[in-house]
Amino acid sequence: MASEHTILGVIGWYPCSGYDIKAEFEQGVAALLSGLNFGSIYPSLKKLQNEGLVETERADPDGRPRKVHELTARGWDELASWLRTPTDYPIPMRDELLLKMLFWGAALPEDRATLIEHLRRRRERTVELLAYLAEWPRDGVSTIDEYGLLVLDYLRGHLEAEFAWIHRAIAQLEGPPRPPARDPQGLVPRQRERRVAARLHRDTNPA
Amino acid sequence: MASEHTILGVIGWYPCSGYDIKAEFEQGVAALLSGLNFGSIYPSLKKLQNEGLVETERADPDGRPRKVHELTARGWDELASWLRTPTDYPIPMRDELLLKMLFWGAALPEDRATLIEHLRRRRERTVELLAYLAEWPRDGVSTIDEYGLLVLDYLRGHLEAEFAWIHRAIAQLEGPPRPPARDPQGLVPRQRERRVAARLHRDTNPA
DNA sequence: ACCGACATGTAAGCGGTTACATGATTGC
DNA sequence: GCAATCATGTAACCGCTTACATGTCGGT
Repeated sequence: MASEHTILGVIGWYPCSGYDIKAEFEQGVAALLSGLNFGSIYPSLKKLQNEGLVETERADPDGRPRKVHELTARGWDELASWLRTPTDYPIPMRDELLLKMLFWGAALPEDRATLIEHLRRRRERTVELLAYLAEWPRDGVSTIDEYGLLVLDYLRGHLEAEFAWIHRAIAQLEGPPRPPARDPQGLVPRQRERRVAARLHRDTNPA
Repeated sequence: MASEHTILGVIGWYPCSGYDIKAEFEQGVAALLSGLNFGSIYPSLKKLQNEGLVETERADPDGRPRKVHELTARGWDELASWLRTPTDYPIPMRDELLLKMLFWGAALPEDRATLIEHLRRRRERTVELLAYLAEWPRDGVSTIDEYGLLVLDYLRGHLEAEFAWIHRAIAQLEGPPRPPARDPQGLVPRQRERRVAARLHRDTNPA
């Protein structure tokens, strides 16, 4: 379960509450890499507490009721141990738009414009995120260590590659459809025939 | 549920069995974007059948027992409708290595080498995938339409950006540690103190 | 007085993964 | 004959998401 280690990681930054942790995954760079919601955070915190990895202190002297969590020695060890563990390569990507594109041959010719719209919407968000990445380090409160800087560098490179690709893709899709690059089995023309046949079958055998 | 639409998408390529679908997500480009296993595939196929989106035919004249699935008219419609639906932007990325890097400040100084190893392992896989992408279209049986070509283009760009970044990151990490780029709250030195304090606390209050 | 932000928690449900169970066929 | 591959399925489990439930504090 990576979510518990993620929580340890955030507490490693500074002693904090469940609400603070949630905030890190809504604002902050962490939100670009992971997501956690209350339904995961509070039960996890309780579990980490029971396992002796974090210690919890009520901290509401004259403010709202609030619990602040800090790592124990075992918590620091567990966090370091997780960091040392090799990770799986992030494949499959689970990028739904790319998956749809892979299947776009099944779409009708007039839906070519829809794909261009999908890409434009995506580009908008990409541009927003690039702007966010450029602004974020200037907010005056964020901490960015050497490693965080490398992560920001990754994100920037990724988003710029994405932006450049969307540009290329839209340019191509705005032109006329191209024949398949390779189709040794004749699947592409057959796909059209199959779709037509299915329609015909429905129209002649109405439900 | 995207997995059922994914299955419709594969059947859209060619009428196929559950086993064939699984193969597409083990070999083939689809494996880079999505993963499906038998535990999802067979129940989904049955459900799609009950909903009238696919039709199933036993096809074992003189070979192994085998069921071949084909889209119905409603199946083609449902697939097209899914393709038209806007997708969520693929954030958070859920890239565990990047997440660990974000927390790497909590690691011990001697674990700097471990991070370099993580990155090297990742680069190896990236290089393998780039080689696979270069070779895959030459296998003589794969179909690549215009849209698939764009997906391959995306993947190549993504992997090349990744490769370049790993190079930069390793180069930097092989040098001496750098001070944080920004730390207005003094979190970085405090983190060290907190870890030391936790250790001290354990050593003076043994379990 | 009220709204929005702060703050903590529970419970149901869902989608996917893992493990298990079975069997036929082809090639060596 | 045996192993690897082809082939289809079921059931338990698990982690995360969603929705719900509750209450406080600060500003207007």
